[in-house]
Amino acid sequence: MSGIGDDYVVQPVMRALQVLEYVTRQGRDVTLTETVHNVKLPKTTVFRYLQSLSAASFLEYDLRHDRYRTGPRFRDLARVDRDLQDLRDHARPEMHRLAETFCETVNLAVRSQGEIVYIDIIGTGRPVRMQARVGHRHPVHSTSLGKAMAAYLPEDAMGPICRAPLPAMTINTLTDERSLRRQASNVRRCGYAVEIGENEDGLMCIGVPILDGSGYPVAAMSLSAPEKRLRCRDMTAQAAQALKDAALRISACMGTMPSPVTAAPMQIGMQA
Amino acid sequence: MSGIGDDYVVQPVMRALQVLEYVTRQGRDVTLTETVHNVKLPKTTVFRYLQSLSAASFLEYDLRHDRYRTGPRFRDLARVDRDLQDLRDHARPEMHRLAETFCETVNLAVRSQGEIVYIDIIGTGRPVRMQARVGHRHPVHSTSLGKAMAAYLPEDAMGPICRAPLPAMTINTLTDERSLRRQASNVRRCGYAVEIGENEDGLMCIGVPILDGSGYPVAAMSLSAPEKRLRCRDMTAQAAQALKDAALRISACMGTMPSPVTAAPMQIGMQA
DNA sequence: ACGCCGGGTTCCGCCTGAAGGAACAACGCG
DNA sequence: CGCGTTGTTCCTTCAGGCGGAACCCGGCGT
Repeated sequence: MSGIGDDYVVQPVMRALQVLEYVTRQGRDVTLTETVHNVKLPKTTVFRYLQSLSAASFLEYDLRHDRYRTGPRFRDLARVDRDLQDLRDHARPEMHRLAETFCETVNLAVRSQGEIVYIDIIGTGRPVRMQARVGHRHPVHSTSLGKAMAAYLPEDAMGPICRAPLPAMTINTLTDERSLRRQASNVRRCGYAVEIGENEDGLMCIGVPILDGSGYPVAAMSLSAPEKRLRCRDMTAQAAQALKDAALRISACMGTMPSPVTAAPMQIGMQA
Repeated sequence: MSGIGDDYVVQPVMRALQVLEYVTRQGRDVTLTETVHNVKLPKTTVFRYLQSLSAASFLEYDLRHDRYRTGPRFRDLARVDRDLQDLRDHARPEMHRLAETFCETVNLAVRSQGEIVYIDIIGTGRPVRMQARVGHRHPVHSTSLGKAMAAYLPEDAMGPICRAPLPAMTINTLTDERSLRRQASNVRRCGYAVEIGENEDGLMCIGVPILDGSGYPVAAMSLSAPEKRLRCRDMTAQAAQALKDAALRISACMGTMPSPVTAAPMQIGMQA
């Protein structure tokens, strides 16, 4: 099919999605032939798609009854997406309020592969910003965001972070496990983390964790500003408190299910 | 790649899913090149997958910033799946209890394309059953399940059902809009629907709706048995009450979000 | 202003590997 | 004990997926 001009669309993908959609919408185990009848595609083709989708765990194959159903990877992905979306949606207004109150940049980040990734940033109008951008990564140990999360991580996740290389981003970066751990216990006591020029010279951050129902740090939020502006005791305490309050409100409206630590990345094939 | 013996796996499908997964797990808008760096595939290929996934609305393309993010169709599907799963999980124990109490078959069904579809059935041990099977369909108007749901449907969904052909499954089947509507208002008054030999001779059903937070009938549950066993007044009332109670409990623990009526089926391609 | 650069899109020829008809096998049912 | 239904495998064909490379475009630095 397809004469000229159709987009850059790959048919197998489209059709497989169609099959995925059909199966999932049924909400019950379906058979090959039933699927064939409903998505108008030849049997062999549907068979292959069902197999492929199952191999990727987007579907699950019930060998016992020869049926297919929605698979764990799909569910997992759906959940991750929902959680992340929830997070951003609930964090946004709080971040705006903070940014406005303090007139400084507010960051939202999650952990991923031993680093933190910015997933949202509310900047101030001001020009002077050697600021991160959404999607950028930074080490855990050199940012208040990372430290805020790390402090609430179980030991088995904390250990690898401390023992990894630990690059020095600036002269102030703490690179030894000892100081890091001391800081962590400090964070647990105060409920927030501070970082002064450890990630970038002249820049200071105050970060707080966002915990899920089970106390796991799913994300962190921080206020960042030039060191000079934030340095004074009073300012720091004030900002920290505001951040903590906001984080608490965000935590409160997020799914309270204990988020199972995200599974391993998908395998693409399985040749012998 | 792939010599012999690999399974019936279609590569484009696997790889596109990989791309989908990557994008979704980021929880933020991603660019083509970023994706290319992370899933190890050639640029052109990833581009095509992103396009395809976007065409299917599993992703969404932000033209303004040239970024991709999770799409509405994926979200919709995820939600449907979750709701359905919730439904079954919560309904199961109640159904078992009912089946045990009354020693009769208990059915769970949803509406789909103007018919009802059985999504779960708890049979009794007894042999004599001209019972439906999971996945089977029946008309709305000839089953207590259908009637229970129809009674709580808004008029614009009710109308089409009443005016459609309305096949007579047995001599008892009501096939005129008038009676159907009268029954519906009855159901609304009592909270349950009864059907006696209207779908299958000698078989009687009592059905109750399962409503979501906004009062929309997302499913229905019924007790079905040979007419003679269920006929007596007392029995019917008793069963109806038990069903209503159970349905209420199920409704209570399900997502209370007003489920947006499921969108139109996915288009597969878009040739000129 | 200009040219470089990085990122997105398009082109094109190769050839894989997806497609799908048909044969085959495995049940389950009568 | 066969028939029908459903799942699996085989095989041939050739569409169309692939991916390198060229191209385009907008932003940035000089």
